[in-house]
Amino acid sequence: MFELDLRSRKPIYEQLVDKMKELIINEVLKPDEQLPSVRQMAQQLTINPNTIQKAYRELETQGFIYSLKGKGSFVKPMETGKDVDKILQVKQDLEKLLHEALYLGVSAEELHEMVKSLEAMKGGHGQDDSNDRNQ
Amino acid sequence: MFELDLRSRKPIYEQLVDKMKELIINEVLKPDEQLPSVRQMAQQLTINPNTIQKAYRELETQGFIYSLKGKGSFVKPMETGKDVDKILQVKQDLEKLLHEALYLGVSAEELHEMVKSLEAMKGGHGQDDSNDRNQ
Amino acid sequence: MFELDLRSRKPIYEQLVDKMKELIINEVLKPDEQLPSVRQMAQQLTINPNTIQKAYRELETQGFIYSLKGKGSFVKPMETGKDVDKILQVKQDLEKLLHEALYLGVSAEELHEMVKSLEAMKGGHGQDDSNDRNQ
Amino acid sequence: MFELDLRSRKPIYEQLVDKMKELIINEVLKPDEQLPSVRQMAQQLTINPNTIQKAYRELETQGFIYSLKGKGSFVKPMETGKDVDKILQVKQDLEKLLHEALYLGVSAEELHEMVKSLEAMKGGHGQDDSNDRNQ
DNA sequence: GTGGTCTAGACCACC
DNA sequence: GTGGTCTAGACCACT
Repeated sequence: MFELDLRSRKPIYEQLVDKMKELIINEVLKPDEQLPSVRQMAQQLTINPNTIQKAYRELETQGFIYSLKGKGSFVKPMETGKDVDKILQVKQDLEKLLHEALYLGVSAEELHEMVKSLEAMKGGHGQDDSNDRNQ
Repeated sequence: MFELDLRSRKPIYEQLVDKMKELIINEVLKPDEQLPSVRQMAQQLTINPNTIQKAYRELETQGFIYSLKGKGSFVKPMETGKDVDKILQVKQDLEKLLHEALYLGVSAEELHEMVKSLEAMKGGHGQDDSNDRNQ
Repeated sequence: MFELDLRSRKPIYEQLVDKMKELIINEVLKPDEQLPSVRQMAQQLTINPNTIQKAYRELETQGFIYSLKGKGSFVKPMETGKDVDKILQVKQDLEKLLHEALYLGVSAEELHEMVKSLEAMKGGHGQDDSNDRNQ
Repeated sequence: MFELDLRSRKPIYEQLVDKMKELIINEVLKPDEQLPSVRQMAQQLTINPNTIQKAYRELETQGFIYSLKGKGSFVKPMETGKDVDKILQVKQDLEKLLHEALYLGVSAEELHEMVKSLEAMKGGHGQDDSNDRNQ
């Protein structure tokens, strides 16, 4: 399901959170779909169940999944445009990064292209890019 | 000059690096402009000189400043488009964030607007947005 | 384990970095092998732990080792041929040195021999040559 | 005549030494040819004469030039194969670098090619490669 | 004055 | 136990 880098400086649970977010964002995991149980996941990835737990908890507080006692964890359907705080955060982060990109010499055209192509494939599958920068 | 959060989980020197990078990217600090000396900065922020040094050194290895023994530290002028690795990294990070923004309901138009306005004010001053998310 | 020259103009931590790099390149230290802990090394060399840390950190940013909080530091396995920048650097340095060697009267045959014998013993142990020239 | 990087961590006089060595090795500067006087050079590069002096002194101790009181400095003709110490040093440095190159995944064939092409153009002009690695 | 190295010792988070 | 951050203070080389 995933490829985790056990040697990365980024904690494993954070890597897990990122990967799961990607799957949810790219709608590989559909709204209200049930996630693998903590134990299943732990076994499959040969990783400590506590680590999985931590990742799930983080995903819940970030609003990407919800958990029902005794039933399991599920993908939380997005209420488009309602999550003001998160949107604000993402926008701030984006501004910072876009600024840096421009500073580094990336052209505005290129950035527009990125937006376009990403929008086009919205709902499709994302590619696996292992980002290790914010470790 | 800065506001540092001494209680944050993000190390002080990292906060410093981020702030300085912003100032450089937004060209508040101009190319070849001299930075406050390690000791000045330490005094002003009531922080140990070693911590400032660590930040300056990190900025140097990241290619944002250069230091001359006995003279001081200075903003390194960008060689536009030459820094292949950094550009690649930023692009990967951008893709991820743009994807997330679209998922959250930010419209493509809005993203295009962001690029435009940032490009317009390229060379101008940026606003101070204190991002402490990845702490 | 090492011989460090505390009087050399080359900083101790840099000497350490160089020695460690040699051990890693010569595969005396195998991939994913655990390095002596910061404190162990400090005690053994009667050197301040901070100095060891600085060396380890430098090795990490140079991509030769990776460190896991609470676990230790380890030799980073090379992803052969992936490190474009470093390869370019080494090639430039090599060209310079080869040029100088030819100028000094070293025959091309001799240089070919060096390459051959080094390639033959690839994976074997290298000899310790303490180069202190650029100090 | 040269391009010096005043921002580099490598001292200016060292950069000068390197550039001069290149010119001598590539026989752009012929044996027994007179070098520009310290004052000329200082004026041309708008650099302190003391810095030039230091570079010339270094070149002399390294055996690349000789100075005659009241006359000037000149390129020292190489006595091919006689400079045992320097040859040994270069060989050791080469071994280290070749080892590193192989470790990074550069093929032995490629290294042989480098030797061949350099030997072919022996006596020709070298290309300007700004190496900042051993600062 | 400047950046840079080093030591000594404290503290934290993670495992 | 581990790596990592931070402080306090000393010393060096270079301008």
